[in-house]
Amino acid sequence: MPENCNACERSETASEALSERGARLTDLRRDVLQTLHHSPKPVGAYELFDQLKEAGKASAPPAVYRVLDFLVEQGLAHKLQSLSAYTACKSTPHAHEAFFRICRECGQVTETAVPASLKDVAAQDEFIAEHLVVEALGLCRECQESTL
Amino acid sequence: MPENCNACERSETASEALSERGARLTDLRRDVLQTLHHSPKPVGAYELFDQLKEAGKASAPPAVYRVLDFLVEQGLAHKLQSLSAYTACKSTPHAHEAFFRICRECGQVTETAVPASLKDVAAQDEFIAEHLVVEALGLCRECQESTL
DNA sequence: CTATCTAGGGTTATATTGTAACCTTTAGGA
DNA sequence: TCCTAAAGGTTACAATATAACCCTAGATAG
Ligand SMILES: [Zn+2]
Ligand SMILES: [Zn+2]
Ligand SMILES: [Zn+2]
Ligand SMILES: [Zn+2]
Repeated sequence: MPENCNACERSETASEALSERGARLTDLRRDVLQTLHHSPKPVGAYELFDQLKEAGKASAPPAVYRVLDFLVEQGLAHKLQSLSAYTACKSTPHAHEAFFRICRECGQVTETAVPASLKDVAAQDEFIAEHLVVEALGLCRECQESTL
Repeated sequence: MPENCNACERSETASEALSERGARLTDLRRDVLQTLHHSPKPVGAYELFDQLKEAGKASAPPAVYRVLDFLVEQGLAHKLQSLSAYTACKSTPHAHEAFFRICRECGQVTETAVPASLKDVAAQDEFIAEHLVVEALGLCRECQESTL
């Protein structure tokens, strides 16, 4: 791991937020979180499992899924439903919903806030929206150029 | 099947649209489409498969998945990513994106247009959004009352 | 009319994603 | 030190999805 690694710094920030809340960031959880932060694109649960197993850090799928559930609950990671894959949260770490734009070429994900107008529509007819899934699949600017 | 069944009418409207486009609505496709239209809530692929198999109308999962892919391509059905389940399109039949509100109690799904503001955000930084997944999970008004 | 082509679907096997259930370890507090 | 609860190990399996190949009926060309 490089010295001034942004991914590592983001992992650290996240873990500090955790301990303030009384939640524990164990070795396994830290490993998963750092892997997510270091990956340039979303990572599938089994992909993650294979890597961790290789490194002697995980035993079986349930362990990985438990960690992922934990990280998602804590707002440190997100699950991208359209990919069945996980990505580290790039914004202030707390449970939140976000709008994800996912490039089908390079896998890059950008995370932005869900527009208020969408929440408004969600709340029409007194519907209580407990969870929002908002994802756009497409091509990022860079990949449009390279696909010319 | 009742005489003046809305679900059947909607199925018919959909199939007419299909033939105008030169696509064929085979027996299997019609069966799947009608099942979706008659179900009050989204149906999983295997649930669908089991029903069709019981009725002697389907052989194996690939057949069902092929039909579902076709119906989704043609805009006659949608896949709800958060449920891994399928629902008949309730609006004018043509390929489109929609915002789905899904009740976790009764399973009811309401389909509305994706707000323009969301598309605007999707298109920022020259991102080309080819496909949108917009789903809200929560509680419909009726189910809020019955859960008091 | 016959040969060919193609879309749709049958069939088998397998890949991928996700969980249930139960047991063991370990870190912290009484 | 002993107890407890949270975390993780382990086994087995469920649920979702697809690859690859074959077969048939109906369209199309000659
Ligand atoms: Zn986030
Ligand atoms: Zn890209
Ligand atoms: Zn629709
Ligand atoms: Zn409801």
